Amino acid sequence: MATVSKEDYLSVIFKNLDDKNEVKANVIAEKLSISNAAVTDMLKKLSNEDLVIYEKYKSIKLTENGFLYAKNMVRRHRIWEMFLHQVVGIPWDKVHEEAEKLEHSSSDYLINKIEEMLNFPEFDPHGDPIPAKDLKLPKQKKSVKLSLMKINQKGRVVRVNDFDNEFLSYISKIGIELNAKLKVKEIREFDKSMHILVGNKDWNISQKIADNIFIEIIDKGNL
Amino acid sequence: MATVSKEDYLSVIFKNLDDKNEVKANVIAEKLSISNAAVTDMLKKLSNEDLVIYEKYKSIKLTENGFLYAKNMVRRHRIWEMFLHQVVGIPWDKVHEEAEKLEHSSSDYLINKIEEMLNFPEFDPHGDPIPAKDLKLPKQKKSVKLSLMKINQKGRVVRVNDFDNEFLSYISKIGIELNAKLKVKEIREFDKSMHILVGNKDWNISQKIADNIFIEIIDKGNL
DNA sequence: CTTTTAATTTAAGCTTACTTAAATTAAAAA
DNA sequence: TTTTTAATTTAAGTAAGCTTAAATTAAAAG
Ligand SMILES: [Mn+2]
Ligand SMILES: [Mn+2]
Ligand SMILES: [Mn+2]
Ligand SMILES: [Mn+2]
Repeated sequence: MATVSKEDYLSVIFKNLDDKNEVKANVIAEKLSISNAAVTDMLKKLSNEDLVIYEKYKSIKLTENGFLYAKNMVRRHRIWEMFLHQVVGIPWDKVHEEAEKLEHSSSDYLINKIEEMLNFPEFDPHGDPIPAKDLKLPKQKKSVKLSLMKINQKGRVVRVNDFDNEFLSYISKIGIELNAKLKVKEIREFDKSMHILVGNKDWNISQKIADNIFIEIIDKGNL
Repeated sequence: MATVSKEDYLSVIFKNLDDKNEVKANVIAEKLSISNAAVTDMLKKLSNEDLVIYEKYKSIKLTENGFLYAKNMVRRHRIWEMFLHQVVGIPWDKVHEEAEKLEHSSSDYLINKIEEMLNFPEFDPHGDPIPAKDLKLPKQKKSVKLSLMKINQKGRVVRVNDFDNEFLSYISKIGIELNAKLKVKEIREFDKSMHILVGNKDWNISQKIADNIFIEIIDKGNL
């Protein structure tokens, strides 16, 4: 049976799959802020329901079913975010928190209605891809971490990590939003902090901030 | 702490208060489709949290706190219904079910935003009053059960009971919606079924249907 | 006033989803 | 290869929210 907890486990697993499509139990516990013991417990249950592949001491994989379920959760989450942002006018940094609850409390019927109303968006307010009704993911633009950009490079914000309110609220305040253009003016080797230009304003941001912002580089051809 | 269960208990208690502002444990169990034993259990917990007044073998009352909490739940529920109906375009007979879940998964912040967007509606899609932010209830129009109307009386639908999908879907199909005008053409004493005119169409409805529709009588002065 | 019936409570038990502490296993370092 | 460390599992226990069955109490009927 589907419960709020199980749904959150599946989402977290899906979002943290590595290059081998696996996650460590470890990571799940950390992301959900619960003990490792609780994770072991739940993984056995999810395994019984054919949602994850669980073998003692090994990394976790999703089954076919688990993949579908997880992708549908991500779909629900991101459609809610888009709706809250675009239709209700909830700011960028508050939609994630609300969607984290709403995703468990809405029928597929409702999600489909909302999606239709939004005219089938491909990306959520943070630039993350929204799985379509058939659960296929739209292709994402190639992007690099802002922290990896070089001096004088220019780019466009195409995605930001959405898991920390304070981070989102802060970058919002310095003018960083989806599609915002920026330029790297200086990089201090000492702490890897950066001086960037957003619009016509200068800001100094830490490496940790820059690590969570993803940029599509604008090269000369694009100017 | 507030959980989905507790919130549903409070809503059910509030909606079923009698003239003395009391409910029997009995009624709660029935409305929530759970055992009486479970209700006793939960009432003790709610009492410890100063939400209900519980004394062995006596009817249940709400405390001041309980009243406020319950009214806020009703507010959330009805604002969601209105939003789903008006903004998302979900039909009359499906909004209740969705709102029953969403009411537990939305912050007051979000509810207030939605209310604002709807321009502070006073009644939900079923004609039930929506508590305002200060939890005051708007005054309702005087109304009578359709089943109590007399032959040749005319009226306007001002409220319908919203707890049964099939009922709502059916009356929707025969043209009964909020503010619809109708006239009683015949009443069969045998089973109290009625012949009514809705718009320009005739329908025969059972007493049970007519019991759940509330009408503002239109007397000659109003024609 | 006594009996019957209906409502309510108690008792015992279950599942879900957690916790902490201790034990085990696997992986990394020496 | 052995040792150390880190990840994982097991064990025991808790709280929430249910269940059924049995016991108790209050209210209604006689
Ligand atoms: Mn969630
Ligand atoms: Mn997002
Ligand atoms: Mn509910
Ligand atoms: Mn309603």
